[in-house]
Amino acid sequence: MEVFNLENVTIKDVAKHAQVSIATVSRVLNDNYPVSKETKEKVLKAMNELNFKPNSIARSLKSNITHLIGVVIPDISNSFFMEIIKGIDSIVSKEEYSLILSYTDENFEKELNVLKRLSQKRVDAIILASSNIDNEYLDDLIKENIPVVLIDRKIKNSNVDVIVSDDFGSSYMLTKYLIEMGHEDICIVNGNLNVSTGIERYEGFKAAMMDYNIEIKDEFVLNGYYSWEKAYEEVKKLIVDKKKIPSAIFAANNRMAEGTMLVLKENNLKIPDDVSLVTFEEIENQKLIEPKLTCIKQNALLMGKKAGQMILERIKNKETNPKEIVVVSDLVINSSVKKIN
Amino acid sequence: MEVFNLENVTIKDVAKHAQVSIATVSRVLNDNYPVSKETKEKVLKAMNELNFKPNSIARSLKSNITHLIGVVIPDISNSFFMEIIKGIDSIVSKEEYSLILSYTDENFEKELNVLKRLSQKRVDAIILASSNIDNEYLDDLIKENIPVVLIDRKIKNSNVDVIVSDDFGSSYMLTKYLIEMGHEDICIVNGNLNVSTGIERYEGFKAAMMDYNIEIKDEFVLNGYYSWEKAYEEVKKLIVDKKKIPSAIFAANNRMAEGTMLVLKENNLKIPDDVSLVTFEEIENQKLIEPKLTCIKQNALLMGKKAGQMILERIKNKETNPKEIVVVSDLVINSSVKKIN
DNA sequence: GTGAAAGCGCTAACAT
DNA sequence: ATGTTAGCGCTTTCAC
Repeated sequence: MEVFNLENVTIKDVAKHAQVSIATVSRVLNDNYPVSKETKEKVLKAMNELNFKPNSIARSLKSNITHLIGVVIPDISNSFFMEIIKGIDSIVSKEEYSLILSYTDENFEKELNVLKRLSQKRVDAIILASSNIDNEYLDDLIKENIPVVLIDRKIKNSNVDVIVSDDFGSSYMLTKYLIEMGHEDICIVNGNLNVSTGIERYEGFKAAMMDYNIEIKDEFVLNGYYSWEKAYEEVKKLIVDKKKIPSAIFAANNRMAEGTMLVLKENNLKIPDDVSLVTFEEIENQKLIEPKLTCIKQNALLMGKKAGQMILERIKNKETNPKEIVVVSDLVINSSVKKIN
Repeated sequence: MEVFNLENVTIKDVAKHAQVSIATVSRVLNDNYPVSKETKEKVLKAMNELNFKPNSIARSLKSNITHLIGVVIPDISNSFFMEIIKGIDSIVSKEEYSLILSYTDENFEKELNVLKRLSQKRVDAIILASSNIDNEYLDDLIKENIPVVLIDRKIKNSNVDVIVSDDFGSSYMLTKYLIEMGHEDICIVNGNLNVSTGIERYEGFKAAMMDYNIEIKDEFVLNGYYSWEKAYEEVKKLIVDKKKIPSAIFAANNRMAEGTMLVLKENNLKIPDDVSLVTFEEIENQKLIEPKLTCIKQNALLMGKKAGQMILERIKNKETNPKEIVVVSDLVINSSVKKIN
C-alpha cells in the first residue's frame, strides 16, 4: 500500500498515479478541453485518492487572477462600513472572491501603505473609501491595471467607478429640517474635511443656512474628524469650557453623534428640551437610546451590493466608461428636535 | 527615448535595462547575497526608472509564503469580534501580513466553505472563531500544514493554539452576583450551544445556581443562538406570550442583551426595578444607555493581540507544543441589578 | 483525445 | 561578485 504525502499533492502526482500526462489532469481540472470519459474518471479517482487540491498560487501566476479583492475603509468599528462589507461580500463571495480587509483610521499615510501592499499582492480589484479627496496613488493603480471602485467617498479628478450617497442633498435636507423647526443657533460637528463626504455635508449645511439667511457662527463650526473622541472633546470645549449652548447640533456622522450625545448626557442637557440633535447616519443601538435621533439613514448594505456588482463587472470588462451611482438616503424623523415658537 | 510597459515590469526587464543578470536583480531585491555597490546602484536605478514592483505571486510560488492570514469569525456586526481583529492586525501588519476576513453568521456549513477557500488560497495561517465545537476539518488544515489559532471558541479534540476568556468562571461569577443580590427566578438567554463559549457560559450559570441550591426553571432557559433577533423573539415569547417575568435575566452575549433590552423597553419593564439584566460582554454604546448594564467585560483587543503574536510564532516555528492562553475578564458592576430583600 | 514542452516571475544552488 | 540554470505548480500551444 502506497503512502501519500498529503501535504503537497500536485497535478504531477495525480498524473503519475492516473497514468496520464499532466496536461490531461489540467484539462479535467478545468473542464475546458475534451477528455474522454474513461480518462476523466481515472483522473478524478486519482485526485480523490491523493486528496489533491489545486494550488491557486500557481494558477494565479499563469492567469494573473488572484480572486482577491482589497477593501479599504477608514473605520472598522463603524457599523456603517461593516454593512457595506456585508453588501460587498454577499455579491462577490458567490463568484469565489475573498476580501482582504484593511482599515486606515482616517490616516492617509496608512492608506497609501495599505494600497501599496494590496497592489503587490496583485489583488484583482480594490474597493476604497479614501481618507483623502486627493489621492494620486489612484493613478498608479490604474496604470497597474487594478480596477478601483470608490465607495462612500469620492476622489478629485479620478476616472473610476463611484458609489456614494447624496451627501450634499441629504445634509441640506437635514439642516432645512432643523431650520424649519425654528432653529438658528445651529452647531455643526464636521467630519474629516479632507474627505468628500465631510466637505459635502458641510456644504449642504452651509447652503441651507444661507438659503434661509441664517448666519453661521464661527464658534459653532466644530471639527470632529469623524472621530468619536475628537467630537466628544470639541463639543465639551464648546459647552463646558466656553459655556455656549447651541439650540441644535448637527453631527456629520454616527460616531460623532455618539460622542456629542455623551457630552450632553454628562452635563445633564436633555435632548431635545435643552439641545436638539440630528445626525448623519444612525447611531449604534439607536432603538435602545432615548431619545431616538432624527437622522439621515443611508442604505449601506445596498451601497455595498452595488459596489460588489460594479467591481465584478469591472474585473470582467475593464474598458467601459466609469459610472457614478448615487444611492438614496432617507430622512428619518424622530424625537430629538424641539419645535421652537 | 524608450517607452516602458509600466503594467508588468519583471526582474528580467530590470536585468536587461541594468545590463546585469536576473540573479543579480533578485539579490539586490532581497538583499540577501553580496552585491557590489556599483551594481547595486545600477539595479536600483533601473528598478526605479521602470517602476518595477516585485510580483508577490511568483514569490509565493517559490517560497510557499503568501503573507496572508485568514480570519474567520461568526459575526462581523459584533464589536467584540471587530476589536479582536484590531488586535490581530496591530501585530501582524507590522510583519507585512494582510488579513482575509470571512464571517460565517454562526453557520457551520458556511464556515467549512470559507475554510476550504482559505486553504486553497494557501494562506500562511488561519485564526478561527468556530461556530461548532466539533470541527473535523481542522485536522485537514493541520495535515496541509496550515497553522491554526483558535480564538474565543475552543474545539473538541483539537491540538492547536487557543486563546479564550474564562467563560465558565466569568459566567459563574456573574450568576453568583445575581444570586447574592437576592435573585432566584433567573432566566438565561443562552448562546449557541454548539459552541464552547455557549456551553461554558451555560455550565457556569448552572454550577452557580446549583451551588446555591436554586432550581433552574425550564421555561427560563432560552436559546438565543447569539443572535439579536432570536433573543428578541424568545424573550418576547416568554414575557409577552407566556407572561412570565423573571426577576433577572442573564444574556450570554452582548447582541442578545440588546435584543432582550428592547423587549423590556417595548413592554415598559424597567431595569432594574421590574427586571434585572446582566450581560456577558458589554453592549454597544453602553455609555448612552440607561441603565448601564452590569456585565462581564472581556479584553477583546488583548485577545486579538495575543492571537496575532501566537500566529506569527506558529508560522515561524510549527513544531512547538500548542498553548492555551486564557485572557482574564472583568466583572463590571453597574446599575442594572436590583437588590432584593 | 492526449502528450510534450514552454513559460508565468521569481529564488537559490551551482558554476565561474 | 556575478551569471547560468533548474524548478515552484499550473496552463496552454503545438504536435501527433
